[in-house]
Amino acid sequence: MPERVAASQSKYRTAPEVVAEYIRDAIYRNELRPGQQLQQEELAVKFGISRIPVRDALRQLQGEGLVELYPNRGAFVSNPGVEELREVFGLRILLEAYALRMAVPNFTKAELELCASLLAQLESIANRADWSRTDQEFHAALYAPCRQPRTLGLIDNLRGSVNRFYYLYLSPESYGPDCLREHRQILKACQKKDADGAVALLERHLRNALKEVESISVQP
Amino acid sequence: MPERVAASQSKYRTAPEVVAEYIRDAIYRNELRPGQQLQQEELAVKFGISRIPVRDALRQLQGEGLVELYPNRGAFVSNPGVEELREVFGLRILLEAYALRMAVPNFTKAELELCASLLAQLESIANRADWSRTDQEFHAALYAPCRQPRTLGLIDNLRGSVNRFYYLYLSPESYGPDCLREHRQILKACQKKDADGAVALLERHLRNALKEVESISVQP
DNA sequence: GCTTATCAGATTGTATACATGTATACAATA
DNA sequence: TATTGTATACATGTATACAATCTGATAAGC
Repeated sequence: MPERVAASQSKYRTAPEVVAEYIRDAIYRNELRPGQQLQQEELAVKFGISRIPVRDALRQLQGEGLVELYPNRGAFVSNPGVEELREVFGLRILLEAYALRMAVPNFTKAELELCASLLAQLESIANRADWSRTDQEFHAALYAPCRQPRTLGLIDNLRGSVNRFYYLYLSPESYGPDCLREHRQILKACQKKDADGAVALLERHLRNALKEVESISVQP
Repeated sequence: MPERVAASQSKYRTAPEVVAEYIRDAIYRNELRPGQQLQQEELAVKFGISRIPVRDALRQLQGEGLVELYPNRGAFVSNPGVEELREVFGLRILLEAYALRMAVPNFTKAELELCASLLAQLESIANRADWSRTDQEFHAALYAPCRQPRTLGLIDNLRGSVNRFYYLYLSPESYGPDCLREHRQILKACQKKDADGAVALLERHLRNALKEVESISVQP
């Protein structure tokens, strides 16, 4: 069997990877809206390739929960209902709290500085797309020190499949201030190695986010 | 967008589904061993189809974590190391406890009876493959009343990617009695609607399983 | 008027064929 | 002898071509 490293080492990227990344990013940015159909031929000509690698990419994204495939009917950007959003937020609270609790004792100085720098970036961001990406990176940096790749992957998945709803309707003005304050508090607790405090703050942070998403999801 | 039901409604199964299910099952049964290569052509002729739907199936299984794909080199049955096994067991304890706690208050009479019947089946099973499947079904039946499809899917994934190691080396004689006793205790707690008790027993049950897997994983 | 059949058009699913990348064995060299 | 280079065989990646299925609009029936 090949070394596990091989997958990450490969410098040149395969066509399905490129396509998958494009679609994933477009979904995160809400350029592709929930429920929208993804046509194989359209994507194929866009990238100047045939439909086969496009199909591979769509399968991949199905595994990540971003796309739903219906045999003979096509691929659609996943469009979870309020019930599913609640469920995913429940899982996120569970898993992100779990990861953060394990992360807190492991933070290196460099990792704390990375979080601080991402937080500083967030303070000065106006447009929605950049906010979304940086917010994602900040949270990823918070959990990374738990050193559990599979756990981090799961969290990334869950965040990816619901966060776009958070960014879709809310303007930075409306959620920015509260969100930033919560981020600052969480980071401060991490710096003090206060795992219980950090986890409690994170849970409140996520519950607030869920409330926002629920309020916009009922009347779209 | 098609109704969500459509996916489960489709009575006739597509070729990739059939192939994926075969491979999945073979991995669960340890007919396909960790690290073993899966060749497209071989699978294609086995099912009398071309390599395209086989590739689809492999992509799907990659998403489920059962198979790892290396570009231009092939597909291999995933072969997690002890570190990863520990990590997955940690996630299992977290998620299965979460699901069981939500499930306990929801159990219907029929659901309790299903658990009891699966447990009875387990008592009288000798061969390893049947034990594995029924054990899986018993646990699934325990968590099902939480009524959270995505959570149940995640648990199924995690169980699938590590349980084969549990069944691989241990004989029913060695782990059967303890395991059965623990199952009986958990079910009894569910019948008494004792969520805390059931969760505590389940966590001990899983920690025992992890210990077994660790002890066999270090000297394979 | 409403429901059910029917039939193009479009889209996906799959087979075949070819291109590209990888692994093994063997020869050449230090 | 060990190491590097090369040739060959083999497996995977992708394009093209064709078959199967779905969608939507129109027409027939009640």
